[in-house]
Amino acid sequence: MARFRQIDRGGPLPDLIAAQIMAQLRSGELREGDALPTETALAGMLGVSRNVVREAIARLRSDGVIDTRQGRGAVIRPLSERATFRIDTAALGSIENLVDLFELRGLLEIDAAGIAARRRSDTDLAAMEAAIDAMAGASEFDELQLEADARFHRSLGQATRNGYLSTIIDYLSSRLKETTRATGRVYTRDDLIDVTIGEHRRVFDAVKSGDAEAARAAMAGHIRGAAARLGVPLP
Amino acid sequence: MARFRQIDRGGPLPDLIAAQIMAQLRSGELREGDALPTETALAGMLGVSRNVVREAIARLRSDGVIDTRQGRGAVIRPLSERATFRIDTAALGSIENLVDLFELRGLLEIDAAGIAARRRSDTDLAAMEAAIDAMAGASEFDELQLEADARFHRSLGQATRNGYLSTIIDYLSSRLKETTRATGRVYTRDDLIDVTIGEHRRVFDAVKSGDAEAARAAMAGHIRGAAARLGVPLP
DNA sequence: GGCGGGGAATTTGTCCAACAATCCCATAAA
DNA sequence: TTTATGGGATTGTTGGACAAATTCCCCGCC
Repeated sequence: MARFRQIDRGGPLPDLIAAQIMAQLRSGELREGDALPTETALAGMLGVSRNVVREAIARLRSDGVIDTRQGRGAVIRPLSERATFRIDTAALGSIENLVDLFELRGLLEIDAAGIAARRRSDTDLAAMEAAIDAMAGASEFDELQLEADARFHRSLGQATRNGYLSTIIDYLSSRLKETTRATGRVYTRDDLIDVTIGEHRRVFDAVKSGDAEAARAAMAGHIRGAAARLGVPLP
Repeated sequence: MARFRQIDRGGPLPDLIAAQIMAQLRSGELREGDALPTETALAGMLGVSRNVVREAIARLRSDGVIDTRQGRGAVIRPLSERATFRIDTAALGSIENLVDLFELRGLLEIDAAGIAARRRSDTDLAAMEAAIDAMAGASEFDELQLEADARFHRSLGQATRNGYLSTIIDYLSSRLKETTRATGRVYTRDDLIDVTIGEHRRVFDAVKSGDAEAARAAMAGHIRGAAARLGVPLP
């Protein structure tokens, strides 16, 4: 049976407990179908109150990791039934994971560009163009330009008319931005002014003209360029 | 200020509360930067104990929806900082959402097929072929064949050597399977025996030969075929 | 011996009360 | 004006209690 170590207060207790259980799951110490110890037992093992354990359990349940029923206990659900897709920020410390995430985002953005070229409305085009203008108009390389950049990509996502596609792109982008910022990978001013805006405009022109293949190619170029500027080695 | 209605016991209380807050977020009643009422106040308004409210709050926090700090309260974080990508099963009741999800899964599988054609190892090929054989060998159209089908797609995902890509494909597939099963959309036996196995084998052959474009085309054909057989109208 | 019923034990769900830790802000002091 | 400082507000954690649902065993009955 899986062991449960005493917890060291290094943050909210429920988070630590949930993380510990997830770790035991990954390591195979706990497996699909296994029953968790009772809440009271866990509380005793971990040296915390039952309420704290309950919050951790509740979180795992809401993620679809476990299934709890009154009187029966908590059992681990099949991995395929997880209710959420979650990217662990800590895992992005490794360059391999960062590359993988970058690749995934790139694939989706390229697909999105192709679809947007076919479905975009005039409103979408206006939003994208406004974002490009904001990038070009900003006097300095600052947070405003980064925001305009994000706004361009979000507008393009919305132009696909596929809520899931645009949502997942937003999600991946935000995770990526967070880590690139954390690891000190930043654009220089010249990069953005001279190159990035041009790349965005090429994507925009292709989407506007309705040429899906050109839009995909332009976006692929943009992604490759962004990766190169950030020093992320794409395969 | 947002109102909080009394809750009617129709399931675990914390789930209902979290759902209510998420609904207020979607409707715009609560917006980025807004502060939630205090836990005690919420407990009073909802007619439940503070403990229950805490579990709901904890769930929202772990999803990155809100940010809580001791002594300060809970505020709603920017939408871009959500920590999870979650597909609400209830939302898939609408055909539009189902189509969107199907399209997204298709895009990713097609990309994955192309990448797998370039990176697959002999082990990957063996796993994929074993899955196809299991499909062909099964005497009846039953759960075993569906499992073999899923195993083929999972093997293909793993052949991309991109953990995020294969994970998200798995996740989307499981959500999709759950809803197609729930809505009574099922394959008939002839479909699977005569057509589906052939589609899978075409994908496999292309991946084995290392032809990325052929693999993409074969997977696109498979996705279109699957959608047609399920009655999902792809754009 | 097998079978069904009933009750006890187990376990999660909910509630309540209290204290600790932290933050915010107003007030007072330099 | 700026800096302490104190108190109120709010989340974090604890402990205990009871309700509701499930499981399991034991007992009586056939």
